[in-house]
Amino acid sequence: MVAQIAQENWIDRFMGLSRLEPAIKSLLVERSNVVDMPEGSVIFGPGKSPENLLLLLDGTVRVQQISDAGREVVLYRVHAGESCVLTTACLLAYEDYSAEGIAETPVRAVAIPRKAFDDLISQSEAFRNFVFSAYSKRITDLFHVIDEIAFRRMDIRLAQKLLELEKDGIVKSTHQKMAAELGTAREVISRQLSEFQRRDWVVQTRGQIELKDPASIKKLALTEA
Amino acid sequence: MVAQIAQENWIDRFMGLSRLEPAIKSLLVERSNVVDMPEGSVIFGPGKSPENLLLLLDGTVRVQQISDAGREVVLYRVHAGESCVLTTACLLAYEDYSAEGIAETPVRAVAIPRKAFDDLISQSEAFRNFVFSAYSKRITDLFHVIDEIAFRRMDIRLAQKLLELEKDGIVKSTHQKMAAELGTAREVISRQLSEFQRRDWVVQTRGQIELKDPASIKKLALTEA
DNA sequence: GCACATTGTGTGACATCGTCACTGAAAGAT
DNA sequence: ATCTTTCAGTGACGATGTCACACAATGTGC
Repeated sequence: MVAQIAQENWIDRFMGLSRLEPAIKSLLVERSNVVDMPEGSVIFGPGKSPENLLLLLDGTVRVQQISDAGREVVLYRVHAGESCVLTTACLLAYEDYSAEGIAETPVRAVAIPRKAFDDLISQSEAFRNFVFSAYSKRITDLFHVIDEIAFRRMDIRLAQKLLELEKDGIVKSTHQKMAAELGTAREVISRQLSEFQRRDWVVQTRGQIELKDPASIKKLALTEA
Repeated sequence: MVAQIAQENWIDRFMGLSRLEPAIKSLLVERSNVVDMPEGSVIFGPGKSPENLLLLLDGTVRVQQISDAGREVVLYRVHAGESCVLTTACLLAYEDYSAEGIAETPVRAVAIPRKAFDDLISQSEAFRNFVFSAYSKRITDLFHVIDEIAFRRMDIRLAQKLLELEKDGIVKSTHQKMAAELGTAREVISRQLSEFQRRDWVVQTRGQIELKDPASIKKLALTEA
């Protein structure tokens, strides 16, 4: 029964869906289902186009680009309360992306099948707004990534990323993964982190970075030029 | 009368619209209108959200990001036969972008007002496919831009851009504008072009670059690593 | 025509970042 | 305990970005 209640109440977790017409709400609940996926699952990827539009209830999905040269760049993350709209184009237009989405944590999500998605788009103005707003946010994110990669200094970007990924003062990640986050080479990260460590801002151990002086890191992260 | 015929036949110019249901086609024609805009017009920009979805009949629109630091990067171009879907999010969800769209040439386009767009999305599956496919293409373009900026060598990217912008062997552009195309600094372009000129690949004059040896340029452009 | 401002280009010096070729350290596997 | 795999550190060097200029080409007003 608890599960039942949960299934009917998840809509409130999504800003923009609460405004849905009541009839549409029940249609959405009826024709979707809650799914769980373990950490590390490939949600979608080249040659693995998604069957459903996902609305994340718990966990995060990392969306990354796989370059020709075998290098990776993290494009953005989908968090709880957000939808993975990148996949909608696949749902309706059967397009194939060079990007892939990976569950960074165990993920619980609402899966809306292709047909149901199409019907919802067709029938509800509020749902259309929801989808196009989400699109808009993602595209803005991509604009931001381009800007950062092209013009921002590495040390500033690294400081920002450390704060973004930090949890209880700890960032669990290898230098290689941090490099992928920022679209650069591992050596660059190693050097920058050594410098941060020299300043006693961080303490490094294998596979993890402990933030010792978040205030200073934040100050650098907020540097304008 | 000629204008009348033109107004009814433009649909055929758009791949993906030809499959529209006949009733939808006439609805589209009735509720949209053909507009002309002079070269240099700002189609949309920060604080200037568009009123219409544009389908380009003639000309090209350059979409560029204006960075905080006052620098610009060209994100992509919309050509004849394509639609400026970036604006759809503005149409439905009233979002504001930090990007702007500028007519690079005199532009003739079909303008679909917000309400008509919403109705079309709602009523026609084929139209939905058209819109989401277009979205998909743009997002893929952005992925590509990120990849290029992050990992590709400058000389290769410049060679590609020269071939892309060339017309009758001439690229009409300043070093500054080329820098914006590639998200880099003017000096870098100046140096690379000097090198190309030293190799007798190009001849530079103020505001224009003449391609003397397109074969060699193409060879460089196709370099893998 | 000339003086002037504006815009585009060239260049050297230097800082930052990316690449290559390594080394050695840390954790897991047998 | 040894081996293997994964991570991290480093020096050298080339590529790119930044800064501070000088200078050339074009347009403008007179």
